Amino acid sequence: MLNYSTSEENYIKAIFHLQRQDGTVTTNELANELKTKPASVTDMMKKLKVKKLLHYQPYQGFRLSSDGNKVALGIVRRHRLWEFFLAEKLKFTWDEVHEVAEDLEHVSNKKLIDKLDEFLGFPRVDPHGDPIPDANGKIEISKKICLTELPFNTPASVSSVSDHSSEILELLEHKKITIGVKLEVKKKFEFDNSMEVRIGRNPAFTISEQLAKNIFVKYGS
Amino acid sequence: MLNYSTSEENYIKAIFHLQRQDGTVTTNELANELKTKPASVTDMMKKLKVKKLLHYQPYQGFRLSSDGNKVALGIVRRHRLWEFFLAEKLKFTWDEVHEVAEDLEHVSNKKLIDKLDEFLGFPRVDPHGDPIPDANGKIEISKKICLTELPFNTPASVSSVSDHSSEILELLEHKKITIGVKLEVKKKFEFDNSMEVRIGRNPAFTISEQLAKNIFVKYGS
DNA sequence: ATATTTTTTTAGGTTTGTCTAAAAATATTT
DNA sequence: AAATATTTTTAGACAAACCTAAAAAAATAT
Repeated sequence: MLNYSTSEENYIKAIFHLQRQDGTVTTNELANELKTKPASVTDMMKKLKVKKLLHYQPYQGFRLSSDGNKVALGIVRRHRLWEFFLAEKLKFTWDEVHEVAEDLEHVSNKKLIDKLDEFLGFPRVDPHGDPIPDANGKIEISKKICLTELPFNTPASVSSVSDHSSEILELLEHKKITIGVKLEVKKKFEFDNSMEVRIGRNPAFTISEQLAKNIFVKYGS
Repeated sequence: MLNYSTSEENYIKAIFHLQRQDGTVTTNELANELKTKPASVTDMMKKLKVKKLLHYQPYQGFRLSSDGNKVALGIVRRHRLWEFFLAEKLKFTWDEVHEVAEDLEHVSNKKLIDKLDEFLGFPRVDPHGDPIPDANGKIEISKKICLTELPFNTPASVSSVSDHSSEILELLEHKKITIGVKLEVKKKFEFDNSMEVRIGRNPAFTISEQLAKNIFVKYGS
């Protein structure tokens, strides 16, 4: 596999993540995401098209090609493995890992990453619960739902949290909600959409709609 | 401390290492070391002079300033900590670590490096026996001598090896010579300058002049 | 001391990735 | 459907880091 510049990798990764929501990505979305100018995006899109990493016709938005997708999965793999390493081995807190991993992810030595993976015990999810692609780029897409959609009294386990800020981390730590924790929804209040949640046999507690919207769960234990 | 580009860091590091031998570094030496052209070196020297990282008058060669030295020690610290990590934790062999560390060393997040240092148990030397600067840039300069200079029957321990190739590694592994091993020189042969060396109470064995020249030792156990 | 060789610097050009300002294409209103 | 607004692209510049070829300075040889 060829090597790409840090800049190219950042564009590819951004398209990969924005695609998840949309399917196709626009110039402005990408400029906004990367804190750059639309003109710079157009320049880079032309380059990536020549390298066959994306499908792009002027004014039509863009989508990663299958080659582009493979490259993106490699970057995501590196990013999430480093995040896991930083949290697990170096004891960084949740909200600190992303920034450091942004730099480490661009060191693209296959042997390094595969040995790191092995050293870490082949983790399947990063500290936020997002899945880590394996050495072949295979990624577990678990059908997870938002906590707001979980029916009453249905066992589920927390699989990821979409906000990665230190503020949400503080709240989650206080409420002892971590990735993998099993919980059930006991009650919902129409007034403010807050809900009562119970972990194991402990007393139920309240969480706000705002928090619930950022928590994703898988059915079952 | 300010941030420098990968390219700037590579120049600073190269000057740091070449200075050890010479005191002052020339344009051609640096171009040769970095596999670049003399004209490119001159360009960069002007930039680094403006940034007050080195002393430089046209045609006079260059030396790092004290600021430049601090920056260099930071780079060397990162490089050697990553080398230690790669060898110790990821089980890379000796000759593989350098290349990977060349990339990792440019991720210059102070907290990352200090936490890595702690995780590794504050190692004092890298896998080749070269000293690792501490968080304040302090580096242990042990008075080590070449094995060819070691008098007969004088206990000494291997402190570093100057060649980092896989070929020398193979030979050293076969002869069970590793960093820290205690040995004595028992005999030398004028004919080819080969010598007999003994480790502990094991039978003495022969090593060539070529090998001895690359092994450095400290007096005592 | 002068001529020759070597080293270093300057001058000018290239590529990558960015930018601003203007033009062109597309979307939205009226 | 025409006018207006928004989005996207093009045109032209700029900085970083490199290059080649030529000029200048320093070192070496005669």
